[in-house]
Amino acid sequence: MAKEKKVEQITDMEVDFAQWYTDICRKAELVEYASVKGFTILRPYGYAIWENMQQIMDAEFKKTGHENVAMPVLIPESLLKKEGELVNGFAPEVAWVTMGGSEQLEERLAFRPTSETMFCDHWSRVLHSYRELPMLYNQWCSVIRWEKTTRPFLRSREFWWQEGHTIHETAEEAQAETEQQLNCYADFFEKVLAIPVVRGRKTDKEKFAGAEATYTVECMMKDHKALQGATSHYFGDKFSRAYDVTFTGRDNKLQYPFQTSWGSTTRMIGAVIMAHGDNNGLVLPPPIAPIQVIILPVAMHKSGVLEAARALRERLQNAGLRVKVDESDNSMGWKCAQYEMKGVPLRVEIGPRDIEAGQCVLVRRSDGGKTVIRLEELEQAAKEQLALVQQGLYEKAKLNLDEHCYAAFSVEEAKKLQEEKGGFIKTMWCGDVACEQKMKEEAGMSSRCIPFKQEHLGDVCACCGRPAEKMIFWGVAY
RNA sequence: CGGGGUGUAGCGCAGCCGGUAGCGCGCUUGGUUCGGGACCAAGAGGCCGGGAGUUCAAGUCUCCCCACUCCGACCA
Repeated sequence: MAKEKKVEQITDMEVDFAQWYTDICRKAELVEYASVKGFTILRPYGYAIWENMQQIMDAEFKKTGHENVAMPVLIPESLLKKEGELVNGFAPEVAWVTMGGSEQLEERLAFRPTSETMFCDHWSRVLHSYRELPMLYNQWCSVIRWEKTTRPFLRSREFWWQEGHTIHETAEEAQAETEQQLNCYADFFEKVLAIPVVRGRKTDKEKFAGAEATYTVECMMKDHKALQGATSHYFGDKFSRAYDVTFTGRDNKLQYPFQTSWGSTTRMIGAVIMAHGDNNGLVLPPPIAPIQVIILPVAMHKSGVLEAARALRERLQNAGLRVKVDESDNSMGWKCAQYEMKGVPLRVEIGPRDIEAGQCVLVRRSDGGKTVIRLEELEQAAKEQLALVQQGLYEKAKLNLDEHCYAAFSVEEAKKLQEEKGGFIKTMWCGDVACEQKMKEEAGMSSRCIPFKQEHLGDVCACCGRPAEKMIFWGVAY
């Protein structure tokens, strides 16, 4: 296009998807790079999205009895090392503190990569009786993992998240908790972020280090790559035993509680960008949009226009929406492009002609759909349009997911499908890690999950030809 | 950690065979505009990613770092 873009230019996604993604992160003012490699600054607009996500999720967690806590950021090495599998899993990416002031520490301290160990240590001291169970904790914090390659939101050395940690009297209760929280995530993705997910179980190769079982919600991006949305883990009593967390049971015997953890991160912002964004920029689902409605006064120097715009703002704010009027003297076109870049779901235009006619114009970000409405019906119409945006985003994302799931019956076929079409490749799988390895080496795909919703595609493993009972999803993942 | 690319004003870039830094946009001020990326005028803004070296002289040449970025490997 010869049209010169005066708002920050972004690369078209068809030209270079990765560059398009990075452009949006920077130019929609979500993040900025910090001075240490792999660390990012969440700027006000990006942080506001995270705050909205937090508020919604936090309320859901509390509905099911979870309480927020704050754990220390540093973990003594000896404590971290008590559970072997977890240590081995995280060892390559732990950052350490070795000095306190000018003194060498007697024991080095790990920046938390995750807090299972801290929670267990704490519980080992405060838990006494079955009457105190379950303990349903959650914390909002950042963690540090020394990743080698980093990308905003998708993989950074520090990221913000919530980590839920719970202990229960019985294995059944803990398993139910794991499932409940996975469903909580799935609902959040589908109903709030408008991103359809595939729920399933991770293979042993892909599960959380130290977990007995890891469950996941997997989503698909516009480039047909997979993104792990959030995970929920069941630990059995493995950590309890490692950290000597005990309680006196109903039978007056000392017992180990059963544990879960579940987490979701600022990576979800990356998911939103790549699930809904387009060549004009970010597209935000209304529930998490910092600005849900942008009001643009047209010809605002003319008498009455600015007042009319402000009146609309007041009415929409009173109706519970997050609204802004752009009173800057940038041109109409500039403002339109600017708020499209920032993904504001709904635009309201009001000018002299509208005022005269007692109307205003509503424009959806998701599909550009314009509606002229009577001023009297503003609140209701705005909410309807926002609902249409939400619905439209979900439907488009669902179509993207549904149209990019392919069945394959051999590694070669899987590879070809991935190369030509991308997306989730589903096959039967025998359960052997060697077959996962083979798929990785030959087709470049990792297992995403064993979906709960199973299909019977055949009787033999696509990788080795041996009998197989499970269907598994493969994909190229972020 | 391997391979490629890029680092010059906030952003995008130019700067040839070495001679001491420029353009567009943005920003500031004033004015005119205003229904899809306006215009005029006057300004501000640079240790040319960092460090060594070669040279009378280094964005420019050499070496070493660093950062960003892409592709792998790795990564709950």
